[in-house]
Amino acid sequence: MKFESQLLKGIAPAVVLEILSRGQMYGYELSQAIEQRSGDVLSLGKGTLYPLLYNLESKRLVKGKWETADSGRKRRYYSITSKGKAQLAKQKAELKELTTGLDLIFSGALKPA
Amino acid sequence: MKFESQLLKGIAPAVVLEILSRGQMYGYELSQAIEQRSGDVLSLGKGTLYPLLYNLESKRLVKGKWETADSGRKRRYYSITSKGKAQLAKQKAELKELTTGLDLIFSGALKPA
DNA sequence: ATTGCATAGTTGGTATAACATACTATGTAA
DNA sequence: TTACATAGTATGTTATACCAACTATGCAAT
Repeated sequence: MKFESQLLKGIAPAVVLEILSRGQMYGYELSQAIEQRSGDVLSLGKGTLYPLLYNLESKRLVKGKWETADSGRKRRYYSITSKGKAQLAKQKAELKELTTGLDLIFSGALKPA
Repeated sequence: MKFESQLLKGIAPAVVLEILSRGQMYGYELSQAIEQRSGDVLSLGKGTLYPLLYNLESKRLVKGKWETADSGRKRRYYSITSKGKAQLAKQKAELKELTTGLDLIFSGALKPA
C-alpha cells in the first residue's frame, strides 16, 4: 500500500499547482482556467478555490501578491514557488500511480503471482 | 462543469462495488482484494471500509448477511444489489470522464476553440 | 446618473470522507 | 497457553469540498 485513499481528496491542489506552473494567475482567472483546460469536466467553486489558495500559500507552495491591473482593479496574483514545483512533481507521480491502480481494478486485470 | 470535485471523494464506494460485482465477499477479504487487485496501490483501512459498507448497505447498494463459515467463524458476506449495479455503472462513467479531464490538464492539452 | 452585469475576493457554517486507535472476539498453529 | 492472523465494532479527529451570504469595483447600456 503505497498511499492511502487520502490522496483522492488531494487532487485539487495538484490541479492548481499544475496550472500555476505555466504562469502566474489570479483566483478568478484560475477558476475559469480549470474549467476550460479540463474540457469543462472539473470545476472549483470560490468557496473551495480561495481557501485552497490560502492554504497553499501558508505552506509556501505558492505565493501571492496584490497588483493593480491596467483597468485599475486590484487582484491577487499567485505564482508557484520552487517548493511548490517539487510538490507538484511528487503529486503527479502519485497521481499516475493511482490511475494505474484504478485501471487495474476497473479493467479487471489481476496482479501476476 | 459536469460534476464537482465532490466526485473525487467518492471513488472508494465505486471500488468496493466493482469488486463485489464479481461475487460476494466479506469485509476482511474485500480489504485484501482491494490491495491485491490494485497492484498494492490502493488500500482502505478497517476504519474506512466497514463504515463505508454500512453506508452502502443503508442505501441498498449492497446487502450483507451473516454466515458461519466451515471453520465455524462468523462472517458478514456482502453482495451487490441491482440498485448497486446501476450505481456502479453510473460511477464508472463519471470516473472515466474525470480521468479524461485530469489527462487534459496534466498533459497540457488545450480545449479547441 | 443609476441600474445592471461580470468580475474579484472574503467569510462562515455544514456535511462527510478517510483516518487512527482502541476494543472485543475467534480459529489455528507453535 | 501463548501467539498470531483473522473478523468486526465503536469513537473521535481532521481536512476537504461545498453552499451561501457578503463586500466591492469596473464597465456598458439606458
